[in-house]
Amino acid sequence: MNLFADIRSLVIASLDTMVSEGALPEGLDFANVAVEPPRDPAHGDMATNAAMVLAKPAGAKPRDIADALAVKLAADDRVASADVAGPGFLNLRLDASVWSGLVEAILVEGDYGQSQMGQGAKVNVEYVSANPTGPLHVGHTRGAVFGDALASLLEYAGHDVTREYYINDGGAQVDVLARSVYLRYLEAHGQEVAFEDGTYPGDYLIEVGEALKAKVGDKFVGKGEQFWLDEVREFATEKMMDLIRADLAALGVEMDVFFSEKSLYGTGRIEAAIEDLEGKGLIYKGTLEPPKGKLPEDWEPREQTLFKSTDYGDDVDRPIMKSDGAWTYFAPDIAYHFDKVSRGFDQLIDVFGADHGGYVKRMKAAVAALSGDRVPLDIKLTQLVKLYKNGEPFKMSKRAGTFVTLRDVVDEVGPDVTRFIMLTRKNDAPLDFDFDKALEQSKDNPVFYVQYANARCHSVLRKAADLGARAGVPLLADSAEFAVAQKLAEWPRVVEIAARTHEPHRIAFYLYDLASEFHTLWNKGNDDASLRFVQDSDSAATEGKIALPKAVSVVISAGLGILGVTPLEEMR
RNA sequence: GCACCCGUAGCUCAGCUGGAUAGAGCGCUGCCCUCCGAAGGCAGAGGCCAUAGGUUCGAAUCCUAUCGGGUGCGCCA
Repeated sequence: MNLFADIRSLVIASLDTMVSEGALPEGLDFANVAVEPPRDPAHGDMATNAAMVLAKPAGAKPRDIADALAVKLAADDRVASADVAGPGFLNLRLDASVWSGLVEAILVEGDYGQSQMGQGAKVNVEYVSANPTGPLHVGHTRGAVFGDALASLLEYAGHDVTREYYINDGGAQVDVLARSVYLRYLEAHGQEVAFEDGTYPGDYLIEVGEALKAKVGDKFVGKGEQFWLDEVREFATEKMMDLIRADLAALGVEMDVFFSEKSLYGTGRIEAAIEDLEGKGLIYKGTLEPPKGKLPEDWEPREQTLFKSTDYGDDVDRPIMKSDGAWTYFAPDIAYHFDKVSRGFDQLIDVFGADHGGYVKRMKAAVAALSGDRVPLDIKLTQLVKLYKNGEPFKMSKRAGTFVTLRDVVDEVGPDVTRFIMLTRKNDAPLDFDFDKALEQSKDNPVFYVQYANARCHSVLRKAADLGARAGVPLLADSAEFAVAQKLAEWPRVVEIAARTHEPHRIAFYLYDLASEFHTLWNKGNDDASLRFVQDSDSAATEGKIALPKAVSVVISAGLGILGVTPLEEMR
């Protein structure tokens, strides 16, 4: 059931009738005809802009079209009234039976809000993709939550989604990791070591050094790098990925694919991707202009192998090979995306931190070139998270020393609260995360507010069950009850808009709005006992009234499920 | 210098493929409640949607320019 879609179909059918009767000319495009919730509830239940959109192409006045359309619509059983307003809006008020029918459908269908709009399209969502050099920090946490919620949202909207993590295990930073672990290894053998610049000093490597000692004994002690680098790097990278997997698990994130950058080297896969571009005439040798303004200190012009990304909207062409003949980081990135395209995805989504905003254009250019403009790539950037505790900025971590980790956050407030709060801002807006507020049991805390609404629904249902009452044919009478039903009607719309725009935060905001309408109704029950869901002396009335909270709970549970948050049935 | 993101109430932020009188929370003001259907309720004040142009029946939303904030800018991933 999708009430807005149903009424839109009714509007379109009525317009078709008007065309066949000669009231409107043939060949009109109805694509822009929308049926939406009105801004002001006093305007009715739904509004359509049909008359205004069609006035010009039909060569008629908006109000004339609206008047004629209103007559058609009013003839439908579901429409109680249709009034023309403003510049040509048509405000519809729906029959009470429509609303009880909606609530009933929510209870019967079981998958209310799920959409087929994706039509099974294969979508790859790549997120987190942190370097395997240490535990995940707060920034990764936001990316992880965002990417995971987006993936679930797209699934809910009918896409076939793959969740993927790109392991940057091919570059220089894993050598640094290996050297850092080696120092901890020496420490485990009782040596004094100094952590120079460019090594990772975090405590989390102590146990890795010890584990290395347990595995290889003292065979690397006192040996040169050439003896141990490869083995230590592989050992350390695996340990770090174990750590990261555990971090993700603590947050409830489960990837389908972990893709290793290293697997691209020495296997001809980078070369194959570059050859593909070369075949399209997009690879050449050339010298880039120095960037304007601040000149890098050691700038000197050099000839490099370049990808002609400017053909696809980038600002300058990008180097894929360093002057010493090694690939730049961009080359394996191209190969990785080539692989994704080759795996047959219809759509790619990358989730990056905002500090990687500079790579968006070149990555899009690469994917456009590699896929022959077939596969769209959307890149979502997540902004910074600022942590607060007791009103003070919160910066230091127990574990890592220099940065706050995902574990610090999850230990403090739990995975559910972490996930919800991370989605209370649009992805490209900075986020303030206050530990105290996140755990507060008050209206100021959106997580609590939504969970509390769900708990209240379940409380009512438990109470009714004790009295032997089960949800029956929905009984709606009060304006606050209709307001809740109207909000429920928006759910499939919200899902589709959020999925189309790749913006899961819309789900969180919607749930807050729905909870708000429900709390309003509940509070009204404090003053007016006839609005309470459980009517002690009247089980028939109870059965009619508890349908609404049950439906609310269905939608809140579905919404929280998309966000990866466990719905609570009671507050403790 | 260039590119990208952002600029909406005192503060933090929503705002649907362009729609009607621009919303929420906090804070502020006033009234009510102290009932476990508890972890407050109701109402009110507060906005030139950064600025200036443009597109059109209609712009916070699209385009251009300017101002302000953030991020990034060859041999680091």
